[in-house]
Amino acid sequence: MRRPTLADVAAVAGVSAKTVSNVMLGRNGVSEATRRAVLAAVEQCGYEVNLAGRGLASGRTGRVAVVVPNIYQPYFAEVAERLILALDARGLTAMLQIAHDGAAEREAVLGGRVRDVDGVIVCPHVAFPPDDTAPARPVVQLGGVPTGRWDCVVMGEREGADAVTRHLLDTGRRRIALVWNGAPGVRPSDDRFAGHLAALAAYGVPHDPALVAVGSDWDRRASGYEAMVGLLRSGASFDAALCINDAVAAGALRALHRHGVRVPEDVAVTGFDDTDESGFTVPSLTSVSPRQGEMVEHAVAMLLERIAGHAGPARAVRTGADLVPRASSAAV
Amino acid sequence: MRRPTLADVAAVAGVSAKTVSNVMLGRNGVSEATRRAVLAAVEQCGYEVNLAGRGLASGRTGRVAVVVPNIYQPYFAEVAERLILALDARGLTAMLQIAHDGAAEREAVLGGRVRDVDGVIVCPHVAFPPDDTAPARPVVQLGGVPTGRWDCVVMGEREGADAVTRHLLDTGRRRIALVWNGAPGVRPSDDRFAGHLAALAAYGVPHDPALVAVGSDWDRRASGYEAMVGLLRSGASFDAALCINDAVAAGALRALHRHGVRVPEDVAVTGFDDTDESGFTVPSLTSVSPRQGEMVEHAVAMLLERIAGHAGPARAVRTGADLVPRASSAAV
DNA sequence: CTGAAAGCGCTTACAG
DNA sequence: CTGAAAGCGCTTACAG
Repeated sequence: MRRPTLADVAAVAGVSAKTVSNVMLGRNGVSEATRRAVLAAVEQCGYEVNLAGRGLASGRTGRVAVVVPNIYQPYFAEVAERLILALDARGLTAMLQIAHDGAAEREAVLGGRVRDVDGVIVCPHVAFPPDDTAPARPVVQLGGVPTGRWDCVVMGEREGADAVTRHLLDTGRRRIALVWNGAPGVRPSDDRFAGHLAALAAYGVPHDPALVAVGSDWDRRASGYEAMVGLLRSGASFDAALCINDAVAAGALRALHRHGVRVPEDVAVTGFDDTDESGFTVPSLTSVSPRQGEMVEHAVAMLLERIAGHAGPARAVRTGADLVPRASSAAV
Repeated sequence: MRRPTLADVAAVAGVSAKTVSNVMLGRNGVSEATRRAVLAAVEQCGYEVNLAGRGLASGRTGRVAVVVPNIYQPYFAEVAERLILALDARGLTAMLQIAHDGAAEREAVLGGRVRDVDGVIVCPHVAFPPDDTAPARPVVQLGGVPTGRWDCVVMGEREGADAVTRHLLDTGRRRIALVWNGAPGVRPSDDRFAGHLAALAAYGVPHDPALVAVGSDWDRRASGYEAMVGLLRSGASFDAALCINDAVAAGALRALHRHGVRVPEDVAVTGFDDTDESGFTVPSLTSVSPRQGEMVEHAVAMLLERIAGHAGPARAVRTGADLVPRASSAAV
């Protein structure tokens, strides 16, 4: 059977196609009686609007691209799931895109295919490459470093790192190793690092560069494992390991276990993101919750405003972060 | 600036719109000289085909719905990521849909919105509800119980459960508890269960229903934790726990640790899915790899055939499963 | 091997 | 508050 069209519904309801369209779009200025007749006809025909037709006529697609580096990392999986559901609740369909590297990410945000969506929400890799190309559609960035080129939700990087560092200092740790994301061999310069330094300074504890393990591909458990093995082999002495995320911390926990280092007795370990896994490692993992629900709501709200036509300068909304202490950093 | 259209490109190339269309679609029957001229014009204009226009004219959308129960479970996240990339490699865009319950899943596969995609790949909940509605678009099911209503890739449920059970028996375990997915209180009837029973029978070891913990919402670590606590409290004695998936096994590991039960000395634990996490639990987790790459390739290939018009009866492709032994089930 | 016309199913100004 | 016409950007038969 042929799929019913607007014209079919209009014929059944005894009105013009435009009136049916007005009802489908929820426009006001339709008499209640007409509205009811149209809705009945829609029901009777089993009509569903054809998005290709609507898209062509209106220029709107009803779709939003959601770009994440991967979804094997629980953090991104959780954010992606929240974004999909939040967009869905507003009648928009998410097009989840996996951008494994910076080039794929750039293409997903600035490339030609972007014209087939109404807007883009991107969770960027460490740093979004500077660029002079203007995006074809509104873009909102979730996390990462704000660019000034588009709206951005900035998570509580600094506050979170500050809080977890203070927590370690408060519980007696003094030599805190960092397992960090960034260009290898380069001293980190991000907000989390700044928060960490600020907390150290407030306690009068010096920062030791020998205790920093930096790598650009450290977003898997295996990476954390390798980084921790490297730290242990370096002979550096430390009583805490502040890890860039939970996945890396899980790998670090395993490496410490393997080498007979006790957690938290010998070394405290902390993560970031407060993923589900953090409650189930052995020992359970102290982490920082970035208030994902809040971030997602802000991102979706800003994108909708842009799609609706808001044209002001790029905005930056900042959210907080909450320390979630668990066994891996208990005082000893 | 206005987005360039087919007509713009045609004007620049000095041909008709149809010829440009033929080139864009890779149709043969275009002279090499014309093809080159068109491609140059495309480049010059920065032309990208408008999917709404193509969709309306051709009836094809270039999109495939990928329906999964969630992506917080690493297994589904990994399958979804593989599907997205596999479809992308064939020029199709995935529309990832999260169907948290059976009703949402039914809507995603059989509902009206399905007309906006060319086909559907669904990773179903435990059992897809029987139904007499015909899907509006080709459907391929990945995992779960084949329905006979559409193409299905059946994972090595039986082989996997058989292999892991034999492994436990071979390493001296005799009282194997099951932490299983299913209707609460109902004896499981799925293929994995059958595989488990077959292995037990082959070794002449009786199955003890008192060692089966069944629940319908057991797909999170917390569920495995609770299930294992329940088993321990029941006073049942067991020397192994065969868990329905890695997430549940991770929760079970934690519960055993909490209660002072040693793994693998007192109890062996095994999971299913061979997720990344299984290599990093303490102790590392024996699991079963369902050969996800193979499954995804089969699913995408079958869907493409259907979209291309293949109309034969529902097919079922079976894949294998591989035991991945780790420390949690070491012989003692 | 290429063209001119029609039409996919909607919405958008323009009328009234 | 509603209608008739035009058009969004493409592909599909139909010609030649």
